[in-house]
Amino acid sequence: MNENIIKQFKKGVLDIVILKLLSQQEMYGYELVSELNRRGESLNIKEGTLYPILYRLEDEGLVETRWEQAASRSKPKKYYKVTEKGIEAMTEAYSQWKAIARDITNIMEGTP
Amino acid sequence: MNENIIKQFKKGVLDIVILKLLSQQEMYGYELVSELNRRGESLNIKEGTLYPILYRLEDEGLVETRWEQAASRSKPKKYYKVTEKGIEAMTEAYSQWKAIARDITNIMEGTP
DNA sequence: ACCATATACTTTGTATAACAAAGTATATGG
DNA sequence: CCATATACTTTGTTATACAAAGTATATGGT
Repeated sequence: MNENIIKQFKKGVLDIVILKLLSQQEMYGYELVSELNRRGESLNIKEGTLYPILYRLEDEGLVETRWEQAASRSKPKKYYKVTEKGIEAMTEAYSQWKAIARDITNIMEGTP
Repeated sequence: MNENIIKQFKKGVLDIVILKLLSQQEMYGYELVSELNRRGESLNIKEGTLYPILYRLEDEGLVETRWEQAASRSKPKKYYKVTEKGIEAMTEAYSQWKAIARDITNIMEGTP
């Protein structure tokens, strides 16, 4: 139980925070990485972590993509936004997470 | 992202709640299962989940075991208690979890 | 006494996720 | 011109929760 415990703690929760950020603003992958790193130091992720998550969310129909070319002859970027289904999945999953977080807090903090 | 998301949310956190419960009271495995199921519905686990965790925690020196025979000719039970090292690991890991939980809450609840 | 159920522990195999590490390609600033 | 940043992708590794099954003893009800 070293620092790789952090890797375990992140499992599953990255999905919901990514969906949340994408529900507030359409973003492309690389942008999401920096946004996540800015928003919470403990949720830092690398590209090799984010992109597979995005592909999975897309396969599940929770996000939609769109290639956009900023300027002509510039390299297009792949923009992600959340679908209706994605909002529902995120809401449901977050509710589950809150229940677990509450139980953990109860056990760790008090009521022995 | 179905109900198996719950399985992901549990990753890592079971360690810390198990260590916490064992720090409050020495227990044997089967007892821990029912205690956990009683304490937080969302943290329900089966024996096949708990025992491997206990073996791992023991390998890491975070818990110690002791076989105790309740009555003569009764089947002995394997009691677990936390070591000093276990307390430290739990405290550290819980602190990490709180940091992540805080970041998640910030992203999910507010400050857009 | 019998037997279904509960207790208690163990093992095997599976699915999934985060990550490291590397690669590809374009854009940009000094 | 070229090192660095941007942007996306892929492969292989490791760790964990879980289902499912098995073993063995204990116990309560009829």
